[in-house]
Order: sequence, then structure tokens, then C-alpha cells
Amino acid sequence: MSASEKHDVFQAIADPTRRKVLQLLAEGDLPISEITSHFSMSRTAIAKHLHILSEAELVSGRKVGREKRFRLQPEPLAELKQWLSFYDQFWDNKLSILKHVIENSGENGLKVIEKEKDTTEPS
Amino acid sequence: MSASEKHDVFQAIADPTRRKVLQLLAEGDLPISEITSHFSMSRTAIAKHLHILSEAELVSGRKVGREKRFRLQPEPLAELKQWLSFYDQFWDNKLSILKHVIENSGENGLKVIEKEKDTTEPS
DNA sequence: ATTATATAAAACCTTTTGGTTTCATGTCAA
DNA sequence: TTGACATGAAACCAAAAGGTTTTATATAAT
Repeated sequence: MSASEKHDVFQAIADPTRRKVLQLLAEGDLPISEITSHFSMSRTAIAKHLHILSEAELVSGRKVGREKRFRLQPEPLAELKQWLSFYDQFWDNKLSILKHVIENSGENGLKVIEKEKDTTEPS
Repeated sequence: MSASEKHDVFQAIADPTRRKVLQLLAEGDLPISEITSHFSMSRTAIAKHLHILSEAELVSGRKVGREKRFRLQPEPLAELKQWLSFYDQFWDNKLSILKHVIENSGENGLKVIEKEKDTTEPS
């Protein structure tokens, strides 16, 4: 399925089938044949999608007996999230500031309280 | 450039050139030729990328005089963000809950206060 | 040992992508 | 009105994407 460079996260999630595979694996590890049973295409096709997802490190597969079980590995989505966060400023300005605070709050965490009245409107 | 369905956001951002175009437009509206000057490919190629970005409604173009100025339209990125948020739970569990609250807080907004001591640790 | 299961790997095919070049058209400036 | 500029549109192209079928190999179960 090509001899090009490795696929990145952006390419990996571009295909709806692959997104569905990720969603499936979110519910738990599965072997190829069982993943395939959720689609109307050949096992080989799914195996190729899994290969692309592997290249992007969104899934990992380990042989167990005669089957190969795949597991979701969501860490690379962080890159996507970071990419997205850049565009918050052009878009949803009110909440983006708050979210930035949260994303950089580290292990300490935060406390959230519902506001009675808006006093910080004009940013 | 094909007779298929319209491109969606996931496909639109899959290409590095298109991501760079978005980044450029983030600094301000630009006509095609000026966008092109930032790349080492033909104007026609860039025009096609802009067309795909338009289909995904990530940019919009309006004629002004003899040029066509393009503008960033980041709203559709919300879909991507929402898609991403699903995977937070498998990954960054502590903050994902808080973020979910924020994302669903509507126009009212929230008030955020730094915590002195963690009392809600065990979720 | 035999057979059924689970996957791997290769060859092949069609459509889409991402680019090019060439030609046509509309608009601004002199 | 004559160029120069800015874009649009069409035809073409190579490679990658997304499938298929066929063949081979390893493991499990009988």
C-alpha cells in the first residue's frame, strides 16, 4: 500500500473507516478478525488500515497465540489537540483563555465554580 | 480535481500544505497569489488546495477587484475538537472531566479559581 | 497427523490526490 | 486600447489510497 513515508496522525484520522476502528478499540482490545466483523470489507483491507494506524502510533498490536490483538494508543492525539488549540484564539475567544489555563495547570488541578453574573465580558 | 463528495474537515487538514495555508490565513486575509508566494508550487496547485479548504468551510473567498481574498473560517474545527474530546477519557483522565464541563458551559461562562489543596482527587 | 483458524504477504485494479502546463477571461493602470 | 496582473478552467500525469483476490504460514484443536 505504498512506499512513501510513514503516515502521521493527521493522515491516519482522515479516513472514516480508521476513525471507526479507533472508536471500536476504545471499548477494548480486539483481534483483527473481530474488528473486521464490524465492517463490510475484507479482513485484508482492515489489516492495512491497522497498519496505517500503527505507523501513526495510534494503535499497537501484539501477537497472542494465533491472533494479533490491537490496542488503542491515544497519546499521539495530543499533537492534534495542540494543533487545534492554536485556532482557539480565532474562534471561541471567551472559553479559549480558560482552557489554556486548564491545559497548563499541571498536576495541581483547578476548582471550577459556576458564575452568577458575567463580569469579565469585554476581553 | 475529482467528482467525489465534498471534502470534510478531517480530509482538509490531512495535507501539510493546507495546514500551512490555514496558518498563513490566521495572520490575516490574503489573495491567492500572495499565499502562493509562500510555497514552492504553482498558483494553480494552491488554488486547488483553497478549493478543498472551501469545501470544508475552513476558508471563504470573496472577489475584491481583480483579486480573490481568502479568509480563515475556523468554526468547522469544532467538529474535530469534539471528536478529539471523546478520547480524552482514555488518556488524560483528570483534566478531561473538567474540560467536558467547560465545553458544555454555553454562553454563561465559568469562573476558575486555583485550588489550595486537592480534595477531589479520587474520581 | 489433520484440519480449521488467524494472520501475513504479494499481485493486481480503480479512483483520488496532488501536482503540472496551457489557454481563456476579467480588471486595473497608462 | 494596450498591456500587465490575478484568477479560472481544462487537459494531462504519476503516485498514493483504498480496495480486492490469491497464496503462504503459524497456531490450535481434534
